Formats: sequence, C-alpha cells, structure tokens
Amino acid sequence: MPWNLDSDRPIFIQIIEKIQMDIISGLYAPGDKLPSVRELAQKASVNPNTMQKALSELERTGLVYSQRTSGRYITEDTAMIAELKSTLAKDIVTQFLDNMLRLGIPEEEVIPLISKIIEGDDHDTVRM
Amino acid sequence: MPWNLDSDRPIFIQIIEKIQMDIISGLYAPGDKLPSVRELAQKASVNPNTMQKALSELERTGLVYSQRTSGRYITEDTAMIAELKSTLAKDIVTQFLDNMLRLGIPEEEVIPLISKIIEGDDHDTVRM
DNA sequence: GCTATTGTGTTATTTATATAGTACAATAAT
DNA sequence: ATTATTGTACTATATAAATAACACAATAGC
Repeated sequence: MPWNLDSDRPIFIQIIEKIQMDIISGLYAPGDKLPSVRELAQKASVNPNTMQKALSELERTGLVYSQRTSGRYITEDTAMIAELKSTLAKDIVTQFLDNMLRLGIPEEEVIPLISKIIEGDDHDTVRM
Repeated sequence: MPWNLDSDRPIFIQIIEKIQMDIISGLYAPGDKLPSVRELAQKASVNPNTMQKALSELERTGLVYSQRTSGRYITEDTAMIAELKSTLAKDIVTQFLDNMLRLGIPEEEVIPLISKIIEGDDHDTVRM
C-alpha cells in the first residue's frame, strides 16, 4: 500500500488526508494502535518530523490521541468518524461538480460522462 | 469574476489552472488578446512576477504566445484546446472516482450520490 | 532495576514560493 | 520623434515546508 505522495502540495497535508481516509474506510478501526512516528515515517519515506507534524494536526482535530509512551490510537468516537466521512464525501462531490462547471460541462452532462468512464468505453480520451 | 486563490497550493499553479479553464470554457476565444501581465496581476491581487511565472508556463505548453511589445494571445490551435479539455475532464473524473474509492464508496454508489446532491435533497450532510 | 521504545522538542540547513523594487529593449500609439 | 506600454530580467527579502541530526522525559516490557 504505497503512500503516493506527490510534490505539488505540502506532504504533511497529504499524509493527513491519507490517514483520514484509512480511518474512514475502516482500515484503522476505532481504538486501533497506530505504528510509531518513526515507523510511519519510514513507511512513507518522509522525515519523522514531517510525520509528527501530520499526526499532531490529526490529534488537534481529535481524530487520534496519544498516550505518552505507549503510542498513538484512533479515536473511539464513531460518530466523529461518520461525520467526517459525510463531510469529506460531500466536499469531494461538490468540488468535483464545481470543476466540471468550470470546464464548461453542465451538471446534467456529468452523470452520462461518469457512466461512460466507469463502463470503460472511453478509449484514451473523453469525446465531447 | 474573482480569482478565488487559496493558500493551500502554490498560487502560480492555481493561476495556470484558472486561465486554462477560461480558455477551455470559451471565455477567452482562440486569438484573443490577454490583458497585460501587470493588469492581470492587479486583478488577481498577486505580484506581477507571480503572474509572469504562470503565463510563462502557459506559453511553454503552447496554450498562449507572446508578441514582444504588443501583448499576449491565446493560441489559435483549436485542436490543442479541445484536447486539453478532454484530458482535464478525464483527469477530474478519474481523480474523483479515486477519491470516492479511498473513502470506501464503490463506483456503483457514486451516481446515486451525485444525483442526490444535484437534486439538492441532501440537507446539510450526506447520509450513508 | 534496566533497557528499549514512545511521543515530543530543539536547532540548523535547504528549497520553493511569493513579494518588492527596479531596470531595459522593443514597439504601438500619439 | 516622443511617450507609454509591452514582455522580460534581475536582485533581494520573507516565509513555509521538508529534511537532518540530535536530545529528553516517561514508561512498557523484560
């Protein structure tokens, strides 16, 4: 499971998003123990300081919590996780529709376009 | 028409995307003259150097060209513009589907979700 | 009790981005 | 011919991000 970090946005932001996704999708269950900062940093091929920065931010929002020398854990607040999932899903969809609009593709053309791409009959370009 | 630049990604990248969108959506027609660097910079509330950097990049890809002291113009290569539109549209859709997958929402649930949001009957959260 | 591991904190350096301020050559407009 | 506008280039400065290299206190595991 690669981390797929690119350089066009701050890495620590992408790490935050990745871990959020892993929590929301259930890869990490509530109460699960996270690998240590150093271990995560190595897996993601980033500096431990960068990983620490991302984890601190996740902790600030309450999604994870740390116990001094034991380690770091996923929140047990399942309602918070569900809410985050709702929020992110809606954000992604609205941002997507906005992008389509800015491209000059009206909302009523979006669903047929997605269907085509899901079916895989779009060859190498999208005809418009 | 505000530029809506935020600080979570490099500004010159967002400017490039904005102008690409304006060309693709037809706001700028092929052959149209662009406002001067200084004028665009003022409208976008950025430093002229930043605007220049974005425009240089657009020129490197061939989407615009400059004439020494006359000004800068949109390419007349309509095929290039159409191709860019196809590419961007497909990129946006595939990235969107990828985001949904990472959220744990399979492709077959995507279209119903979008329909709901387009209809506007999602209140303030997306139920899942 | 000892040791290794934990999260955390610190300082320094490098790179990319953005801004500020200035300058110049070419030419369109007058 | 003169002037203003054009794209372009340059130096300098400030900030954020990422890395590197440490250090330390607390404690889990033995």
